[in-house]
Amino acid sequence: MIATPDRTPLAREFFDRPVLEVAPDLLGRVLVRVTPDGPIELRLTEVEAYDGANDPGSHAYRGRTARNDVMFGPPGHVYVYFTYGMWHCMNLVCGPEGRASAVLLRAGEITEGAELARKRRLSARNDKELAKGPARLATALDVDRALDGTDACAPDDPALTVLTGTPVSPDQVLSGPRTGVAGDGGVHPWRFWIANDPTVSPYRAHAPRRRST
DNA sequence: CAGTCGATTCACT
DNA sequence: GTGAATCGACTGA
Repeated sequence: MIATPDRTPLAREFFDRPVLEVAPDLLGRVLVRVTPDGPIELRLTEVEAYDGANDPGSHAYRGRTARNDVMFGPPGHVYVYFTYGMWHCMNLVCGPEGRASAVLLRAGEITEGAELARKRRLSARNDKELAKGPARLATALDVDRALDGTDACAPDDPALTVLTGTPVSPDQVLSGPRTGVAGDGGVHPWRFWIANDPTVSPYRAHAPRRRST
């Protein structure tokens, strides 16, 4: 029998812990995204931790800028960035305010509103691919820079909320190097995923771009 | 102010 | 497996 997911929103205290503690604890939690067309829900299956100014792989490594401003703010808020000229990726800010750490939401299983997600992910060949990868996840949930800074712990702001869900037991959590992270940032096993879950994205090492001209 | 590159995805060979 | 797509942020001069 399958346990019923707990629909209680996660409190801010949940996110106000070291990012390496929060990241694996997010697996199995449920993200609720309320769009104009209706709600979409996603069960998190893969995440990555980024630890602020100490972490060469983090956007916060070189200090506070207009783009990463939200990372330096209070935990429990959403940091969304735009990359490769086409895609958005979303994070949840962790740790004490000013630490600038965050968890990248890399993949999940759509558990509600799949018909809405399919409309936004026309290239997906099956439902397991709807949110398999960080940019796919953001696309499926209709997340872009407009949601940057959204408080995911505020019940009065339903745009994006994280519910308690059904956390997975620690022996179901695997870890390894982060995907696509360059240089020193790639050495840490700060990617976490649920063992044998079909919605987890494949690992890829960082690929430096070839020179043009 | 020009050059470089990205926490990626997709189409194609 | 390989290369293109596509643009804003950041860097260094």
